[in-house]
Amino acid sequence: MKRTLITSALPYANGYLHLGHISGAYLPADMYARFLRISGENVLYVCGSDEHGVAINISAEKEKVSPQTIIDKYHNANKEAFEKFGMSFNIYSRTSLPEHHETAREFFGDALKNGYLIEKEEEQFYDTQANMFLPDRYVEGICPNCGSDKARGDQCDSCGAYYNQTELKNPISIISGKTPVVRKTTHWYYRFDKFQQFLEDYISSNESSWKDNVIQQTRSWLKAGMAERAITRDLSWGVSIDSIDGIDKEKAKGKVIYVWFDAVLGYITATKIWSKANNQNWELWWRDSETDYVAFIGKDNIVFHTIIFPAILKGAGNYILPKNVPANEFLNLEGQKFSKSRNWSIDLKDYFEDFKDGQFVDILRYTLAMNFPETKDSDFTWKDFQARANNELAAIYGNFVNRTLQFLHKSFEGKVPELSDRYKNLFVDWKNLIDNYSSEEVKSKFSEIYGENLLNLILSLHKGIEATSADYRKFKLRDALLDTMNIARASNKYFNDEEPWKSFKSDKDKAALTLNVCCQIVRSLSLLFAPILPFTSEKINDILGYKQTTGFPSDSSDVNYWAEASYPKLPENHFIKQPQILFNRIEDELIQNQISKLGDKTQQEPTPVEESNLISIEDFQKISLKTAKVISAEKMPKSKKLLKLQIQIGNETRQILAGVAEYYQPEYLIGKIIVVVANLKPAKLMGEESNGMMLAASIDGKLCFVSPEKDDIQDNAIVK
RNA sequence: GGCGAGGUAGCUCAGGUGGUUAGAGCGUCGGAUUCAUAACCCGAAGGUCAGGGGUUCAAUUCCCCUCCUCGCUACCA
Repeated sequence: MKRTLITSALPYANGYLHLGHISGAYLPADMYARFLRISGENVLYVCGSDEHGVAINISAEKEKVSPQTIIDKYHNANKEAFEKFGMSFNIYSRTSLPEHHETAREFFGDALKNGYLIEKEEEQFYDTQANMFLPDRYVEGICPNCGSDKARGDQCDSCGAYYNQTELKNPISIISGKTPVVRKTTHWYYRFDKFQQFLEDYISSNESSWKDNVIQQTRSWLKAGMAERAITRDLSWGVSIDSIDGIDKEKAKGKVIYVWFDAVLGYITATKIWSKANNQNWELWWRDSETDYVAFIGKDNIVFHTIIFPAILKGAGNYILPKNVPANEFLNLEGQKFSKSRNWSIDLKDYFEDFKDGQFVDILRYTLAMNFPETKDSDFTWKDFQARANNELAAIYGNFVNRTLQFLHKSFEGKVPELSDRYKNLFVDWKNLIDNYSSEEVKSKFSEIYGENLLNLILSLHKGIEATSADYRKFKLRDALLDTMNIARASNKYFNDEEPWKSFKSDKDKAALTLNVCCQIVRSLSLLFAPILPFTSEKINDILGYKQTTGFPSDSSDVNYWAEASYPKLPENHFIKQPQILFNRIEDELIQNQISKLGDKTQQEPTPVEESNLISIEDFQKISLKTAKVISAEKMPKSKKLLKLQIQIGNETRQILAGVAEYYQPEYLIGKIIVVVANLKPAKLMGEESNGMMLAASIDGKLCFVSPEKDDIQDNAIVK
């Protein structure tokens, strides 16, 4: 039997999930998983928290707690948010579990055995205060190539040069602010270069079914050529490689597996844990050719799932590879990127706090899905959220359900109307019509009895279902939703065209038919909307008194209920409860509140500044400001204003001229920490060279130099 | 800097191996209706498909350049 394994990128347990994450890798996967389950397929949907990596160390240090505290906090918060959001994971696991450490170590050991790991000794910066080796991102210094002082460990942002970390001049640990020392360390490199041909073949074989952006991005990497990459780090937090067979004990000390090797394996661990709990063999999901593996991710994660992970799996041997990697692009918020630091974000947990009523979960799911960044970055706006909720969910779907059930209770005592003799064969004729809808004869015969309106409705329903099914399988989830909503539109049209409020007086049998049909359609819509509106579907099913799946793992089966949505199911005289409003209209005020929360202070109207006076951050970064210690100071001969200063920046001494003689005695300045523009073009003033500029604040004839507020900061600190 | 993606109606987005009238939803305007959450249904208006150049009988679609946005490169979907 065919199985589908579905994964969503493991969220990093160092922050809260926001709407961007949800729209990228989680909601699409959930819709897909629910759709397949409703269609009677065997689905395993796994996810979990990614809980290793240096960023978690750093957060822990910053908050002065253990890494475990950090990951517990975010793992629990994100897990809870997912639950409230209706994610239908079979399991939501985490990579800090012992089972995962085992899995990761096993992969590491196998890679070693299979000759895909290579040991290399190298020199790396070590922060003696923080007691740790410094990954590239955590060292800054002066670029050996262009002299920019914003260069990172292994690459310079301003000139783009690559170099060895140890070539960096004046390196500073961004953790402690101290100068790191160089120490020798051993790391293990994965031989990705051995998989070049294999990966090229793999990508080519999927060319036709994968999204274009995924293929292109992957190709671009392959074109550059695969290289060995280190898969270990010197860190205290992560999966230790201690006492793995074939590894020197001493060398393995303090080494952990690099997160991007470890994180993707979390999918496998989660599967193992789930399988154990459910008495299944996990290998069915990862080693059986009857299993299709689909990995949902955001665009930043593409190569990890199209190159790195496949290479790891191949290196371990006997694993299936992703059959598809339907990566989404990114979601923007009101025209700008999500940014936690600028408070330009909507965290899932905050949304739940502000929108407590259950219907808002589905409203969010719907509005996000209608605007998935499937082919390019898309934009979430609160106005759009309101418009879709009011004009589509409430006005079309909600209204159809409501008008049907209201009418049913007003005119038919809340029971699915009995069909008169003329319409007695409805269920049989309905099915016959679907089975033979290309036959003009069948159609005209059906139309003769039941009317053209019903003919059109059933065809819209059936063709709509086929369209949605195809959409889901092609990962065109926005289209799937649109096609679903179009069925609701057709339903409203049917109700309108039939005018049961009139026929109830003139032709009661016809009105009974119309309402009977509308009840059937409500039941179908409840099923078809379940992947995106699971809570609403549950509510409707309850009102209908008709139990049916919403694609949650617990009500999986091998029946293709999706296809069965084409047919009527509710028997005559079946009692239906009083309707309730499914989606309340969202008022402007609610939306305004949300908009004004964005960006906090920056929300205030920015003071208009002449645009030509504004500089970009890049402009500012061109200026290198540093603290310096004044070693000596003397008056410039024949000058009223200038002092000649010798200053020290780190181990460098240089001379600068400062126009502060009218305000400071030279002796006073000696030993003081000042701020200088370190990369000012040297200039000659009165025959003396000045290599920089001392910063001073002045107003109304007063002047004083700028200095760090505490003596903690001595010379050679970056000012920004 | 290098590589990749994108710039299409007022808004959010589809589409396009070059060929008569470029699509959807929403918004706007008009009509019809009252069972229903001032909802539904019908109809209309709206686009030199970022800008410039080139190839061609023909370009929004192919090529080049420019501008803008984004991702990767560098473990945040």
